[in-house]
Amino acid sequence: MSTRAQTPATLTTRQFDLVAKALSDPRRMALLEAIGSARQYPCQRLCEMFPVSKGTISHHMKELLRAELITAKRDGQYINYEVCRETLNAYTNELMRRLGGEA
Amino acid sequence: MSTRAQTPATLTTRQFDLVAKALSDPRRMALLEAIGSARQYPCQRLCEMFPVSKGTISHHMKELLRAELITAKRDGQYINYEVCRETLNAYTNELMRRLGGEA
DNA sequence: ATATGTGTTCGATGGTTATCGAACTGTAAT
DNA sequence: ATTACAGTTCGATAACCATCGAACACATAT
Repeated sequence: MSTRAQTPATLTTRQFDLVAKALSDPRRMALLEAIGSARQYPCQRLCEMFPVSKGTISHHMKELLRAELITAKRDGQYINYEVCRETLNAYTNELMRRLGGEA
Repeated sequence: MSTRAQTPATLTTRQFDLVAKALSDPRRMALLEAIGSARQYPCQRLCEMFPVSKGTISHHMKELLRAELITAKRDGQYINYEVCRETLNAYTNELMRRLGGEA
């Protein structure tokens, strides 16, 4: 009960909206899933497995970053993305809190 | 562990997308919260507490119904809405399942 | 320096959608 | 039947957004 330092139980209204928006596009959700399926994911790989341009991928990554659903780390010329599960948990928590979910 | 009969662990891809989309608009989310805050909620009340027209409210209700996030029951000239928490739970479950959440 | 490969930015475009207002339907009264 | 209230539907409009392609910036080589 001491390893994880800061896990916010709730999100700001702004971030809540950003997360909901980020999750609402099926393609972006698929990208997030792909990232989640591995520890790290270079952007180039994503370009290869989805029929969209580099520009579009970059745009989606920016949105996911804005929502803090992923983190990015530069590794040479690559950028590795990782799913930020704290944000995801905070989002579902907030969802339940707002809708009076007792579970 | 026997009272609840049918709580689907997952959603169809289609419904998952519909739910995510439905939750992504702040106004619609606010409407859902309002509905969740009381047992029943007539549409007219919603029109009064949000600065939007009847038509818009009706439109949002239709989207929430399509996602099966609410149910509607006619009571005379009124229509009462109720939050469908099974769908909400199924959505968060599916979200966690897709993103490899171990929690 | 030049070349190559990775990612970003930007303008344009087409599709989606939140919104209004007005016409319409439906329900319940008098 | 008509009046009044509740909700839906529809056309129009404006804002938003996913997408592309091209130009750019950045990193790593040779």
